[in-house]
Amino acid sequence: MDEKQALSAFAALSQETRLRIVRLLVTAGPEGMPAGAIGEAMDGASSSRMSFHLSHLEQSGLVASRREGRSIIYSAAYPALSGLIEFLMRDCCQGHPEVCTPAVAALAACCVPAKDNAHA
Amino acid sequence: MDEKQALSAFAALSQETRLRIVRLLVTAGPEGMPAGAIGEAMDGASSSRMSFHLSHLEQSGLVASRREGRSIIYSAAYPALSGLIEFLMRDCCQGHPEVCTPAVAALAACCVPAKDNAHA
DNA sequence: TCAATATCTCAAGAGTTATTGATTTATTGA
DNA sequence: TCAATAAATCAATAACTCTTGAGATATTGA
Repeated sequence: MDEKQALSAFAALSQETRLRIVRLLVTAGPEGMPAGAIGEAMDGASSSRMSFHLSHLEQSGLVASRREGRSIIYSAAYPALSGLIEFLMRDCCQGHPEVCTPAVAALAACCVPAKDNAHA
Repeated sequence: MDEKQALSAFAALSQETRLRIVRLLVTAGPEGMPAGAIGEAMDGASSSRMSFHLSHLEQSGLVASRREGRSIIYSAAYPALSGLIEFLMRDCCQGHPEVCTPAVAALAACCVPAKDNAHA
């Protein structure tokens, strides 16, 4: 993740419809959802509008697509999301760990369900 | 951090000059830097251009300002940065911890300098 | 109070982004 | 092959963002 990719990812996430699409796809899991279903979830957005935003997200690397019959299935690109966080945090920590320590705590609380699998 | 604030923060971070300002201020530490010095670091950007971007960043909550004599000192709003990460991660984890586990690892490696000060 | 310094505000214009509606391409099943 | 379905593309336009340059405001020291 370099500056150019980060700028593109932030731009993608700065639009309401696209941010909602990303959140929807993240919760939908690795299997993803067909474009039509995503459009219905976005107050029935038109196909051209969905296509515009989905291709924007795909170009930014935050989502991936695959054809399945007549449908195109979109899914969250989890490593890209992690990479974006890494990019932000990498900058945050330059000499000032107090910035990201609360974020680490929040993440740890969220992702590690109170068990001692810290070696994962 | 709600959706509206996150959108504003992402929009702020999606512009090259502003992303660089945030990175500069984060590494500058809590004391911050005067607007003029930031402008010089941005290939000598004009005062009106700096003012535009700095006020954008301030409205998004990512930086704070205070007057000190003739200068206005800008500094990174560290809790807002943490909050943005939290917002992204909160969404990422809904049923899919595999998304943020790599990010947690990267953060932990970055912020905790291989000592056992985990109680900080 | 005056000049110098630091920064902000404002208006205009260029460039970019999002939406709409119409059309096109790809896939499937009859 | 034909009709139906799913999604992408295209052109036009509205809306927003960034930069520039001129001028205004706030602070300091002489």
